[in-house]
Amino acid sequence: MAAQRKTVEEVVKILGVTPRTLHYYEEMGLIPACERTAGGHRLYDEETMEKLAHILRLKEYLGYSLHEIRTVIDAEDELERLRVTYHSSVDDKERRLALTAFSQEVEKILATIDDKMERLATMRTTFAERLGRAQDLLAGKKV
Amino acid sequence: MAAQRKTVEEVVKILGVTPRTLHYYEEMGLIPACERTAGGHRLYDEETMEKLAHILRLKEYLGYSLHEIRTVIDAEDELERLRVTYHSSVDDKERRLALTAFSQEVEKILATIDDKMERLATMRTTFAERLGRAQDLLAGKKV
DNA sequence: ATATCATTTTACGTAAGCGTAAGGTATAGA
DNA sequence: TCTATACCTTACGCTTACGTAAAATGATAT
Repeated sequence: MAAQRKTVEEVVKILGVTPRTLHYYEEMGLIPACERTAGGHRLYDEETMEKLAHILRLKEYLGYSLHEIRTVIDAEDELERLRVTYHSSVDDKERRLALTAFSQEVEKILATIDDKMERLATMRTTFAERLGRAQDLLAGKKV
Repeated sequence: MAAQRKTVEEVVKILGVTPRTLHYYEEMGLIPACERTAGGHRLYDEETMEKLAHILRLKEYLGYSLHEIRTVIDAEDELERLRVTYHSSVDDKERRLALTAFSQEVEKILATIDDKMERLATMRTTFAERLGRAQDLLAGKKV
């Protein structure tokens, strides 16, 4: 059961991006250079697909720039790198540093999310009220 | 008690934008050409301040482009225009059209907000879990 | 009155995030 | 094998949303 690799065509269909975007993210180092066919066509594995989805969420829902996203990804990658390497006491200091950096990044993200959710809730209330009034008027109610 | 007019300096301090942004929004027709001093310096009234805050919210928290924001504002302005004009039965058809257009815009916005809030909630959970695990590791817990 | 700082218009510049065209190669289906 | 797409790299182009510089004028404090 070899992991399913996806062609560019499949990826763009699933994620709603263009090939150019995939190339660009690869150029920027946001995703690793992926596997290729004998002829040089790209094949995306599941891990990269998840990274892409992760990037697109950070971009779309948190409004992060690709630069900010790289900062996040770097912290995540560093943590992962240390997770899979040999766990010696020598690594330990480095590991705590990575964990701390990662935690700080995630805390920033959580703060951003909380702030956004709060603002969105306020806006929702405001717009819902305005919609209600407009619909009352449409229904012919005296207001 | 004449309404307080604000200078550019005050506006940029309050809203956290630059003078260029104010000029640009005026150029784009997002805000009306405001009052001037005898010498031509701009003075912003409260109504425009609120419009600006409105624009910045749509931009920052919904990620709307200035073009999309204009669509929203146009619907709002059209509604307001009809609200303050003479309410004849001749206006009535036009008025219902404006109300419908406005309602549709607001419904779109509400859908956007609900979608965003849902996605943010999901992301929050994911990141909170990851933060928890990182902090457990930092605390020396076996995981 | 004068120095200082804020603001004006005009207009070219810029960064991010891709779009797009060109010219050539791969892959898949009949 | 042939044909129709899909994909490759390279590289210049483009849009949005302002930034920034210049040269002149207005506002304000002393």
